[in-house]
Amino acid sequence: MTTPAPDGYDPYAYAPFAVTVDLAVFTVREARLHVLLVERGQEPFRGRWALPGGFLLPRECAEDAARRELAEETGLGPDTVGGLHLEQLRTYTDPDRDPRMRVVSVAYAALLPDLPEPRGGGDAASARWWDADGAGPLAFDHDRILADARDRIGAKLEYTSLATAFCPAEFTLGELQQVYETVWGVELDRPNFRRKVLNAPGFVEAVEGPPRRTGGRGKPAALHRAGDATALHPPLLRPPRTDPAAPSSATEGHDR
Amino acid sequence: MTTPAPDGYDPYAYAPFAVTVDLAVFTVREARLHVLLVERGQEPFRGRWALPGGFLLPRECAEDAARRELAEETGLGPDTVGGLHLEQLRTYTDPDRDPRMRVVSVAYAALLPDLPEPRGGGDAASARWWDADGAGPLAFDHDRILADARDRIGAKLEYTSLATAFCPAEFTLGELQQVYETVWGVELDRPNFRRKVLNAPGFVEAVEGPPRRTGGRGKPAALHRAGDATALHPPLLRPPRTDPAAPSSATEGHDR
DNA sequence: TTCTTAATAGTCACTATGACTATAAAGGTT
DNA sequence: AACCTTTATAGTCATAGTGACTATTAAGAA
Repeated sequence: MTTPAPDGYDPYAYAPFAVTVDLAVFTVREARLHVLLVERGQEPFRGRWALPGGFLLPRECAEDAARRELAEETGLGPDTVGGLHLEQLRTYTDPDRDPRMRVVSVAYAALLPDLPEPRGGGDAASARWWDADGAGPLAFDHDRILADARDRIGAKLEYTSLATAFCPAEFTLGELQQVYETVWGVELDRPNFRRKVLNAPGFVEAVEGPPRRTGGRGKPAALHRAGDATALHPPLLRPPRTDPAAPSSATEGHDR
Repeated sequence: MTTPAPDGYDPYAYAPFAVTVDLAVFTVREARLHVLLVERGQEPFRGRWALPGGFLLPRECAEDAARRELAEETGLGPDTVGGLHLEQLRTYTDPDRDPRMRVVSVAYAALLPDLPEPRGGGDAASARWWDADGAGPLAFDHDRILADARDRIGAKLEYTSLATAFCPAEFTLGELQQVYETVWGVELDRPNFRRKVLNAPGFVEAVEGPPRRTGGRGKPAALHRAGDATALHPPLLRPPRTDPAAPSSATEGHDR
């Protein structure tokens, strides 16, 4: 039996499921990883916070649905959302993940620079950024989705230029380093970080006419923008866990 | 709006979808990557080959469905299939991917050692191994799924011990190297490969009492079995593409 | 025996890296 | 104005990992 339904059968005979997308939208503010959450206004899990998301429209693919929901929750224009990097994480299919009905959910991760006031103007009662560590128990299996999303993002910083998605169009290497340190939860040596970033071709490119960023306390930093590379050669490897007994949060052991 | 359905609504009002799993089951035989395909006996795509797969049962998660289908197609016992490494790849949601109805499909990859006669005894009219390169145009979007699966497997060989899943319980380093060369489509230097494998703690462990494999023409090789590590430190990096103008098969924009 | 094949051991130059030290350029303090 | 603090940037050095090799060993085949 292959993917499609046998012919001539009523589709409803084949266990119809509801299909949704869930989004783990991240940003880095004040050296902390933040995630966009919405408060549930109804049962089940009334009053609990959850990842934004929603149903696929009848003729919509999951990525389009994710962009649509993201625009609704963040109030970002469709142009902004359209160019955004959306990464499909995995799909959650536990039959009991929603107590009311059978729902399978395709999870996506999105990365945003720190926006002035990015909270929602959509249909969510309330939406706000939460410190990703302080995000209490979420509705449904969203704790698990969030953990998976953090694992994936952390891993992809190693061998892709994804980190620049957390930064504004022009940024300093210090800001980029801050992204790495925040997502990985480690401190990095500044000269070494700098050397590695500049040695990875296409990761960042210097902004010309030596303008420099104001505001800070120390020596002004040169500005950079994202280069055209997506893969990093050589990769920026995460320092190995010094912690002796730390069961890594197992991105992908089993479906839940 | 969050993942679950609004309350008190008829679930059928929310665009019911059929949900399936599709499996890219790989093995290495005669230094070629092979994939398990089934022939379609009905329209659409009658006579075309397709990835094995099928519908989720009403109270079954996708991974269970994948194992069930895998057992049906390969004739492997549930015990064998139960211990197998199944990797969720991604989910395909294009509204037009099945011309008859709306079907979203969760794709999995599975790796098997070369089995004596692994072709199906299940409900598929005919199932057989195909050279992964020669697999003609497949039904539905299965060419794309297959390509994505190959990309993912190739990438995971770099930083996980996944390659041992292609090998029998005891294997030589030459056989393991053959797996890497076949999946990556490159030739590797034998002494260097050996050094890297043995330097990655927990990748393989030597089988004791120096038995050696018979049959071959050269010096007998020591036997090894898979170690307990899943992640490789340091990783076994793929040699960089020397090909100047080769648009890498680009799984998913940023992926990998 | 000799040839061929494959496994295994070892060498060597080069690259990337972690851990540093040093200098430069800004604001703040006294 | 003379310092201190802070941050950016430049450079050093020992070491691990790697690619490209050469050499040796142990089997079957000619």
